[in-house]
Amino acid sequence: MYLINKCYICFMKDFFSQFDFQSNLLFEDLTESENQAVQNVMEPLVIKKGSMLFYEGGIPTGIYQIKQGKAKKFKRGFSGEEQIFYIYTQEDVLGYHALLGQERYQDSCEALEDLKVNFIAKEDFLRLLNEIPALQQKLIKNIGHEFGVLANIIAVLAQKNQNARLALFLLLLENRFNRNSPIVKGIDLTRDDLANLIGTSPESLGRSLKQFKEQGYIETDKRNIYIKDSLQLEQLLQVKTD
Amino acid sequence: MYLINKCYICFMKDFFSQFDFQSNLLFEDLTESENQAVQNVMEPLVIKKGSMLFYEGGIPTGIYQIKQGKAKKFKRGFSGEEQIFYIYTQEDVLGYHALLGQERYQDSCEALEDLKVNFIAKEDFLRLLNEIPALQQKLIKNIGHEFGVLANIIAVLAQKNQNARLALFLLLLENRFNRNSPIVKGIDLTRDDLANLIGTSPESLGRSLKQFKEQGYIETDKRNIYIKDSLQLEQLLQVKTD
DNA sequence: TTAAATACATAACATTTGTTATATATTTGT
DNA sequence: ACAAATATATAACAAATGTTATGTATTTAA
Repeated sequence: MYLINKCYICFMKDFFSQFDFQSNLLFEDLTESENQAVQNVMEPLVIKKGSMLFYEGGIPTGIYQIKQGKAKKFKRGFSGEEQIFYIYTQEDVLGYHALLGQERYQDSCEALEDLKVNFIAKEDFLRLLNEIPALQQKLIKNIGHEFGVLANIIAVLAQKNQNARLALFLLLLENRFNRNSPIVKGIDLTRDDLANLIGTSPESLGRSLKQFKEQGYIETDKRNIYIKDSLQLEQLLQVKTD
Repeated sequence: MYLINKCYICFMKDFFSQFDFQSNLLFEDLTESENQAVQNVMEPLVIKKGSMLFYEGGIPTGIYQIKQGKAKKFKRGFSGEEQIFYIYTQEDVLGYHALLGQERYQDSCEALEDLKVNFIAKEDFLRLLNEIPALQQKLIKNIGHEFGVLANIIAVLAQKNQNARLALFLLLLENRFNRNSPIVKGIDLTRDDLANLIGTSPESLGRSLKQFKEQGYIETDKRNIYIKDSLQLEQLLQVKTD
């Protein structure tokens, strides 16, 4: 890799952030009273696996912060096939784009497992934005950052071959899923969802996973994927073409 | 296609807008006096082919509206290769993301030919946003729309094969380049840029172009590409996989 | 708990795309 | 206008990915 010396970890952290919406940091840096104001309008909800948090074309009612579980954000192409472009997890905040722009949702979001979320109703959230200018500023900043993330994903899909894409997303997802937890959880997505995310078919994904297992890069248990040699996976990212 | 009857044109217009930033409409719907305020702070500039309007990581100084010529917006992947994700043309406004979020540029923009632009300095533009709330609202709305465009591009790159991607981008670009002009101009990009945009190599792009010519879908003159049978190209979009 | 449904693994073959190489055309700078 | 540099076209072969098919494992619902 580029920097194998002292700041390798910093480098990877910075690297991951290029592909991470970082919407889990949205409510950080608030004062005690601001934070209290946010907490006050949060309504805990449970959302069943397979339910939609929101639909493309739907009218926004509020925003969500995930407290437990995972959700996929996707859009349907013009031929109707679903394309996942982000997997949200614990602490991530979502649904604010449409709200800020006072428009309809541009995409859909579905619970991948039973979800615990905190919901903030539209009016409450808009009021918070008025009361806490720093929050509004941070939100707009983050949308800019997310824009860059999507552009980076475009570059990866257009330029990298399947093994490189898989290696990248495995590293990203493990990093994201284990953000706040010391115990390594593994990557637990259906093969269909993972294939959809990296832009290939489940059969072809299976072929790549098999190669990775044979090389000792990963291990699997049921559908769970555990990274065993992240350095080798990172090497794969250097592969040039598609 | 889906709707071959009376609203086919409306359908295609709507279809194209899913892939178009529509930043040419940003200064529409202003009152006479608002428009005058905008015109007053615009400074006409000429930018040479190959020059950068801005750089990834650079500090924003203002925004641009292109009055003549084309520019490419791109980002470098982590291995350094350029990935074009948008081609701007006449009337398009660009450079406002970083400004609004008070952050650095997330991407780079380069003139593809000699450009005539109108420049609005940062302070002037921020003042305009304050004076014209409708403009600020429209801007935020448009960023939301652009977000959806990038997601759609991701879906295309991940799901469509090369011929379908080429067909789509040819249709999009012709539509965009001939937006305000009755005379058909053809698509005039280097093979490298076009290949980069659709996510393939120039050699492979050449193969697809040859096929399209043999089928009578397009004609070429020098590097210029003219669409001859847009219906057949639209058929290609229906092709499922990559 | 069991049967049905769904998800997963794998292989063989077809197709698409990448790569390398060479020749021709076009543009640029003097 | 000319030479040099750059861009384009094309072909043959290699590699990657899509597709179809079949069997096994796992999950779900009764």
